[in-house]
Amino acid sequence: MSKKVRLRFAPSPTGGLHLGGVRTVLYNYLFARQHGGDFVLRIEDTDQSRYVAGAEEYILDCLKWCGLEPDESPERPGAYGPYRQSERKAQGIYGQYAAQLLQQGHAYYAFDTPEELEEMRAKYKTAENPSPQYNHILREKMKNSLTLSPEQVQQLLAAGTPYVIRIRVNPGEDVGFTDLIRGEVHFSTTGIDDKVLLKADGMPTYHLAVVVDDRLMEITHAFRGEEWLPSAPVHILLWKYLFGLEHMPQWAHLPLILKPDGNGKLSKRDGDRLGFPVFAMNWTDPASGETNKGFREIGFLPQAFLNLLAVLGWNDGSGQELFTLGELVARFSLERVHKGGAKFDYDKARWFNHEWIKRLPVADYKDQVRDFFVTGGVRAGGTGLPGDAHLPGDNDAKFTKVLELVKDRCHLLPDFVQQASFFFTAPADSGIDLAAVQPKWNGEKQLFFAELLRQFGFISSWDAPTLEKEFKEMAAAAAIKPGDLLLPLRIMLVGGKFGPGVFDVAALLGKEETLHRIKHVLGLLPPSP
RNA sequence: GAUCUGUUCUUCUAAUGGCCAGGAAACAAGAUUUUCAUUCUUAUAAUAUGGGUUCGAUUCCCAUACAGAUCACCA
Repeated sequence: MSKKVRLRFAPSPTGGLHLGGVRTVLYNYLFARQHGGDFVLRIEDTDQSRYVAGAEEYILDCLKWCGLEPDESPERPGAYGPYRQSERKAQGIYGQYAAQLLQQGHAYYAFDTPEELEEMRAKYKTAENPSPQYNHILREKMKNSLTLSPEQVQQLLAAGTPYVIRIRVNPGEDVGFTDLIRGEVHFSTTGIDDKVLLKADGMPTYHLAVVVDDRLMEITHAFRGEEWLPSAPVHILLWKYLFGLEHMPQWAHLPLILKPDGNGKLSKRDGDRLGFPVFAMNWTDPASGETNKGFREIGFLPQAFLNLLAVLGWNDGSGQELFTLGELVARFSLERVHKGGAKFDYDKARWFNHEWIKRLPVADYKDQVRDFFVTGGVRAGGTGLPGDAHLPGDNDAKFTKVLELVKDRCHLLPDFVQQASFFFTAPADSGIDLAAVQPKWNGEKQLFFAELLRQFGFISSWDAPTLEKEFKEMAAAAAIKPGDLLLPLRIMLVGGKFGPGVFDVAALLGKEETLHRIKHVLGLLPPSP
């Protein structure tokens, strides 16, 4: 019988959820879904000094936006609760395991104060060893239950002296495990220090908590970032002492997402510096008030966001780059996840979004686009008449048609505002590129447009082909090349040298508005001599 | 400094011993669009270095170089 596959994402609620975090969630989610398993969210809030209000809700919202909702979470408890480590601690879950370790001799009390620890590090710091560890050698010189007599220890304990519990690592042993991505990885215990397991406030550190909770929650596979690889041996040791290696989840250490320029891990600072988001959604630090932009707010589609993250360090070998979540669930495999880190490429990220804007029906994202119109200050909608105060989305059919017409030219959602706002509000006089027509403007053209106004007034079936046909016939009659007239017409209707075909624009604008705009710009152009 | 992990075009990557090392992004050129964007076509561009093993190495082994992660009572 094989155990049910269970994976967890275990963030600490200390700030925004960045790219690497979302990718870790994604891979967890994909693997869980692929194997018909469970995906659980566990909040690792054991450090009360770093607790940030709102961070947990934020993480939940991010997962919701991405469509990666957990089967079990603090909000949706399953059979393995509670799902916040602070609450688990309150239930006394971790203390008993620390006690077990103590009893087995795999852990000990340490009474050193933070000052004493600092002193020790300063004292033993050398050029070859810039960060001395509390290990099998140095612990002999410290104040702990290994160096103190049992009576002294009892006395300190009885006196309520603050203490931590440290793991006792014996040197000279080999600790190894099979990483699902990297294969066999080995460490010598000689290089491992006596990590703190239980802090002075009674809270477990990550090392103890992750092992205990993965066991209690029956986690079968644990994926996390590569930065955790160096602490893996401590976790292996804990598994061995506490529960037995045969119950340990299978580990996979995911490659890092690197900054595009230079080297190193991508950080939120890089986003500010290089002008792209690193968080899934806007994150405002409650303490500093500082806001970091999110992919959602900058106009990414969740489908594109997930897609680009999925292929940052993984591919299915077929050359396919565009994947739906469903396809990812079907095709994902850890064997094809890279070992090396990948530099984040924002241009490519934008390309992914462009592809998704094109391939998805407008109905899937028009509400989000509508929000960008509102924040962009484009409020006239409905009929497209100036002064009409409806929001763009109020006339749904027209709005959808407009978006359909311009979606190929949009990389980010706000591009729609730039590309299509003239459909809903006439360009301001200052926004009309008269300079583009003035040099070649003359009396002939003036007359042509005056006539156009008259003729167009008679058209009963106001659609693009009819308008184009009529326009060309008139141009021929006036003996002017259509090309010389198209640009002025575009400027009159659009305001600038951009946008879809002019007749499509005119058709969507409607007769009244089209004629109104032509008349208006005609009045701005210098009268013919 | 120590321990661990990596290294194919500028970037993301394919090819695990055998065709001119393929694709995508970016960039450039051309075509299309009587606008802009899109789209299409074309071009440029890589196996870190040195040794092995082999008939043959991007691929396997060793060394070197370079890069990254970690070294808290943070996760």
